[in-house]
Amino acid sequence: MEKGFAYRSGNNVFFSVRKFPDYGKLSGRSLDHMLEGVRIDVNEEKEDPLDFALWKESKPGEPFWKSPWGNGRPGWHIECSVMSMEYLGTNFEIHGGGKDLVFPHHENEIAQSEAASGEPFAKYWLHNGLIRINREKMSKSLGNFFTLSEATKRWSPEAIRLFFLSHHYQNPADFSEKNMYDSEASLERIYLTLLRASETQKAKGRDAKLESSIRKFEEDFHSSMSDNFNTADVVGNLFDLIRSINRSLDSVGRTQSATLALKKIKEICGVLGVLHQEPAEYMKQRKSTANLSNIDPFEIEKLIDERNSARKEKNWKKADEIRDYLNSKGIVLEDRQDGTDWKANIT
RNA sequence: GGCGGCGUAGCCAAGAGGUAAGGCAACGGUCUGCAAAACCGUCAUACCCCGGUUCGAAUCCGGGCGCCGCCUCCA
Repeated sequence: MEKGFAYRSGNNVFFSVRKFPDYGKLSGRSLDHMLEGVRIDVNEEKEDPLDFALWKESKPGEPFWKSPWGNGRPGWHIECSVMSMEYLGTNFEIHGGGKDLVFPHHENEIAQSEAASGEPFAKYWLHNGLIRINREKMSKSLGNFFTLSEATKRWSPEAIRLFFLSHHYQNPADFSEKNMYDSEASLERIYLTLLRASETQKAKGRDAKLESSIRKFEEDFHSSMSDNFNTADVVGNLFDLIRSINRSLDSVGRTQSATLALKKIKEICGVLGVLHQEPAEYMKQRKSTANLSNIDPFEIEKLIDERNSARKEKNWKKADEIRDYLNSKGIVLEDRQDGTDWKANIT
């Protein structure tokens, strides 16, 4: 109010958008354009219909705080300006939020903050696209609404993160059973490779090809992230590196380069908040959280032993019967040189 | 109705006037007793549609269509 950006009207305080020349700079709107489409009932107390409240008088029965303008509460954009200035200062690097908040919330936040401080508010604004479910928007009225905690019961939290990372944050992200299945499968493929690479106690020598792939991954990470946080690109590059690791493991064997790859992936993907688990831990967890209907791990191990005996006798019929049976229970077997392992199907 | 944004293969996604990156999936092959995993290979005469500019357009211009967000209060 002292600077003339705001005025008192009754027991309210409003921000005068006309006094702030940059108003509309974030959402790309001009005041005159906005007025054309305005269909709000003009609030008698406002000097201009586009002005917004900084302080509102409380209605009877509402919570309130005491103020020079009477009992009331802060306008609805105030809390964000106050919190960010308290903890980040009058100007800071990045402000995020959903696309739905661009106007008016963020626009008003900028106006009131910059008017008060005289400094630029946030340097960058990241507005994420909204979530869709099976190509429909997620909304309560459509009944396809669910919370994050419900989602984490259905899918692994890490797969959900990977799902979002494989999209550009600005675009809508389309949740679906198929897409989440793919995400879970991708995660497993990655961890399977990391597991191979982590079994490098006796790692010997190095693989120049793999090391150049590692360097490329790291360089690409920086350029992708510098390009408006293109995490989808990073995920693609990660799969390239995963292939390189497998190729190296297949042809050269266990090297210190594989150990290095593991370290780099952990470091870089740690920035993105994924792949923080030990590969062996991940596999163990997949088994323990798998939805094993009508079968327990003990029985699985028993059947695997039985099948391996049959295989030794070249009793392929019996061996295949056991495998088919386990398959019907959602168990997939993997025969390796050092024995047979199992994993649960992704459901 | 107004304003802002988006539309590239089943999915994610690069490209921003010079003849469609990459990843996932799918399919074929190698390996395997057979599988699984892994590896190798294939996979858009085509970029929502219709016009126009240009030697040349996914990229520029005009007009449509579709989708998303916001435009009352609350956060």
